[in-house]
Formats: sequence, C-alpha cells, structure tokens
Amino acid sequence: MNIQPLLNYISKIVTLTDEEITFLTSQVTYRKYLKGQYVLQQGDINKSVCFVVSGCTKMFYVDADGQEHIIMFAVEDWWSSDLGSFISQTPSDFNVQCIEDTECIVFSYNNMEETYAHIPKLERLFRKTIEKALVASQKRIVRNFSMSAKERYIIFRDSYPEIEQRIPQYMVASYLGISKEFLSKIKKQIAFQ
Amino acid sequence: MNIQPLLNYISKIVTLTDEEITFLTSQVTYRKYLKGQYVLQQGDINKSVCFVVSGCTKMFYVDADGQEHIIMFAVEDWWSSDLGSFISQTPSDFNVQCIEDTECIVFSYNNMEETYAHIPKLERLFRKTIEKALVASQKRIVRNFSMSAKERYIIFRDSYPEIEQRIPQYMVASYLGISKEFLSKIKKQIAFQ
DNA sequence: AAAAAATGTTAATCTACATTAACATCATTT
DNA sequence: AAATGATGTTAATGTAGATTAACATTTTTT
Repeated sequence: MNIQPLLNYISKIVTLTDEEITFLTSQVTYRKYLKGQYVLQQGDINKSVCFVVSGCTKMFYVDADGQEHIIMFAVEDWWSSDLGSFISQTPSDFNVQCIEDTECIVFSYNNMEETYAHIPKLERLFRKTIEKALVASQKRIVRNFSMSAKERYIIFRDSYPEIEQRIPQYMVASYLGISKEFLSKIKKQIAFQ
Repeated sequence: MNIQPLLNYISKIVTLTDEEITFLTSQVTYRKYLKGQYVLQQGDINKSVCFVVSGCTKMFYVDADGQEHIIMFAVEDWWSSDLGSFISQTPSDFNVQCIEDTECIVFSYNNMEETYAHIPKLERLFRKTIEKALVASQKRIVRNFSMSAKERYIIFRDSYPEIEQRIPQYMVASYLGISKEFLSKIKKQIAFQ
C-alpha cells in the first residue's frame, strides 16, 4: 500500500500531524484494478471516492442510443469517480472504468463522517475539491456552447498533454463531444496550417 | 426586510433555534434590484450569494464574439449568483443580471466564516447547495452532448414551466444553446404534431 | 510470424442547426 | 393614438459536424 502520493497531494493544501496520518491510513483502503474493470456503474450509488496512484480511468455516460460520452479522465493525483453521486448518495448517471491497470486509494462514504470528525481539515479539502469540480463543470458548459470543436480540442490538448498521449484518439473525440472521424479531420487541418 | 422565505427554505433542510434565527438575521442584508441591474459582472470576484425572495435573475456569459449564453435562471426560493466564484473567491466568468425587479437576501463572503462558526448547520446546508449545483451542472453537460435541441427544450419546459412563462423566448433559446429562430421552429413543430 | 482485434484515416453524403433578412406582433413611452 | 423598441416568425441559404463505408495502420493474441 503506497499512500505517499496521497499524502503529498494533501500536504499541498493542508498540513497533517503524524497522528492524523496514522488515522487516515487506517481509514482508507488500497485497490488494484485491471484495464477494463468498472469502478462504478450507471444507476448505482457511488459508495467510494478514489485517489488515483497510478493508471487512468474514464467517467462516461451511455445515452439512450447506446452511445458513450466521456465526461472526464482521471490520472495520477486526480480524484476518480462521480463526486456528485458520492456526496449526495444518489444513483449515479455515470460509469467509471479503468482504461489502464489502475491503483488507487479508496475513501468509503461510510467512513467519511468519522474521518471528518477526526481530521476536520479534510472536510475543507473535500469541499475545495467539490468546488473545483463545480467550477470546471461550468467552464465546460460554456466552452461547449461558445467554441468550435477545433478550439475545444486545442484547449484540451494544451491543458492535458500527458492525458492526450496515453489515451486512444476516439476517447478524446468522445470527451470533446465529436465523432472520431471529425477529430481526425481537425488534427490533419492543424498539422497543415 | 422579509426574511421569512429564507427561513422556510432553511427549515426544509435543517432546524434553527430562535437564537440562531436572530443571529442569522443580523448577518444578512436585504437588497432590492430593478430590472436590468447587474448583481455580478464577468471578471469580478463574487463577494455575495443571494437568496431570491421575489423576481428573476439570469446568469450568463458573453463570449469572444459578444454573444450571450445563459447558464441559469433564478426565481423565488433559488440561489442566484455564481457559486463557483463565491466559494473559491476567484474572478467570475459570468454576469448575473435581474430580468425582473428582484428582492433578495444577501450573504456576504466576509460574514460566512462567522456565520458557519455560529451556526454549523448552515455549513452543511451550503455544502448541499453546492453539491446540487455540481450534479445539475454535470447533467447539463450530458444533455447537451447526447440530446437534440428539441429534446432539451421539452425537458426544460417540463422541468420549469413557471420559468418558461415569465421570460422572453429568446432567453430560453440562449439557455438551450440555440438560436431564437430555431426555437421558434421547434415550438411550431411541437404544436402541430 | 500470422491472425485477429483495436485504432485511425479518407471521402461522399447527409442533417441539425446557424445566419441573414424581411416582416409581424406586442409592450412601453410620449 | 402614434411612435418606438422589444420580441417573435418565416423562409432561403450556409456550415459544422454526423454518418456511412471502405480501407490503412497499429497492437495484441495465439
């Protein structure tokens, strides 16, 4: 169990005492998923939130026509899972699936109250995480309304170059909300200009 | 100052003592805006969050081409303002403007810590409000990706019939992310089928 | 190394929606 | 009541991006 990446992440936001670190370690579990495994399925209530230590996950939605729409990716040092379902304990609209072998540190909903009670700083940390998710989500709505697919692709590529490298292109297309054929066209166009 | 609608709203989620109500009343202010007035401007840090007692506001974004994109409306018993900017105290991407004469109860960011300290239940209430905003925002992304303008219009109309009645149609179009001409066409199509 | 599966490309055709522009209706001001 | 401005409609034309289908390339499995 390699909890160090989580501690590094936390230390950027709040400072924990040795005692708090010990307690935190006792509250979380470590899980390894294989490529292709589901962390969460559409319709289930999300009981846990995962901090990714290694690997990569995608959160996506399958619509009425069976089409897959990727909402977000999570790589090292990111929170995977549907935060909305986790915090409200309502059925999730999304699936979370590993697109690489993935190791993560898991916070269970059942432990959260106890964890917050023992380490109140963590409540603040999670509040901030949710805040960031809200801001990012609203920015995404705005972009989808006011920008072309090409502009959105360039922003994605420049914001997350590491992610673009390691995932198949058709998933980038799904994230951008366009077909893989059209993304192919966009990339060609960018290469020649 | 009519604080009753806020108290009714709060009582649905948490129960306040008389002492807490008195304290809360001392912490908020009451503001009246005229139709057309701005509550928040793009680029400013949102210092306050408003509970709408009467009237209606729109939150919108003006893009690089000068086009307006409406993100949400707020009517009686809703929270107006950009929660993202408020909670993170970062410059807002959005404007909030009254589209009717509007009265609201204002929480100032500077008072929040004190309010939370005195009435911890309210921290939970606000956390839940943010959670709901996140869930709604993610649902919106999904809808915009996987549904046609007609489907989105029907959902909007059925979810918020009161809002549709009281705002001009071109604002509904902006909220849906389509042109007013196309919404006009959709409505005609629905009427004839 | 061959076969199979997954991923990526190209081009033709199609469609949901935007844009433009002209006009119609309704609300507000004088 | 006329005039002005705000809102809504219709129709013609344009375009971003979808869909289909065939093929190319890369990766994985055997």
